[in-house]
Amino acid sequence: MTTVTVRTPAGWPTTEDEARAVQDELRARVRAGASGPPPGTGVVTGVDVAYDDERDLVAAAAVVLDAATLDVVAEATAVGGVAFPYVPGLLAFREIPAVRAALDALPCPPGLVVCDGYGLAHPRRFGLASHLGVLTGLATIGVAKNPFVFTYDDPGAPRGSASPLLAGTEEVGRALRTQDGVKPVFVSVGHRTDLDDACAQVLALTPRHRLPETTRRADGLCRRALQDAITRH
DNA sequence: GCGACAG
DNA sequence: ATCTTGTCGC
Repeated sequence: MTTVTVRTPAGWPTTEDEARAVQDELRARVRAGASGPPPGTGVVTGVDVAYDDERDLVAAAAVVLDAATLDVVAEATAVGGVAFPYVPGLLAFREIPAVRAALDALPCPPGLVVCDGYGLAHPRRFGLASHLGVLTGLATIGVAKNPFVFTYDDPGAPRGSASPLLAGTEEVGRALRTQDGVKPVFVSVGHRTDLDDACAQVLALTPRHRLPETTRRADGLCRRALQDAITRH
């Protein structure tokens, strides 16, 4: 498994105003429409990030799974300094440098990338998943554990039930029940996909847990990478 | 003006 | 995200 060091890109935004301006400019580059292989086909990659703000440390992981078997095909991690503080609506500026480094360190193409957080379901319609997709050209979707600033009606109890995630009357994503009677996850389009495909992909990744197997694997790996980095120093 | 707010 | 023990259940 490969581990690399994260470098914050030159020109990376420093202020909130600057970051919002970047979102407003890049937003137009999002491409809609399903583009990749059908759910359960090819490979799918989970990415996640863990932090130790006290030590100014960030660790990201990218885990590639066989979409049919959900077996791990490849993994990579990246460790470095924190690029941006957490500000609701600006999560991408905190997570993307580390996530990109981990993706770049993979020995194979990632296929569809599943992000922790939102894509088009965002105050300016340009969340983490969309931002990562535009910068890399990869197909991405966002899967969040909380509804953020949006509203929704509770979906039916059976796994597979869904209801619109709403910004006023606009459907920006979907509340999707991935396990019978368990709190839904919140799915939105990132880049080069559509909402129906994104939800179908998520259901294929959740045969037995609320969260996609991709995010579960990536979460575990980035936490281990962070602990390793702390222990080594 | 005040609070809420992905991770 | 992170701080944090045990506990109930498949």
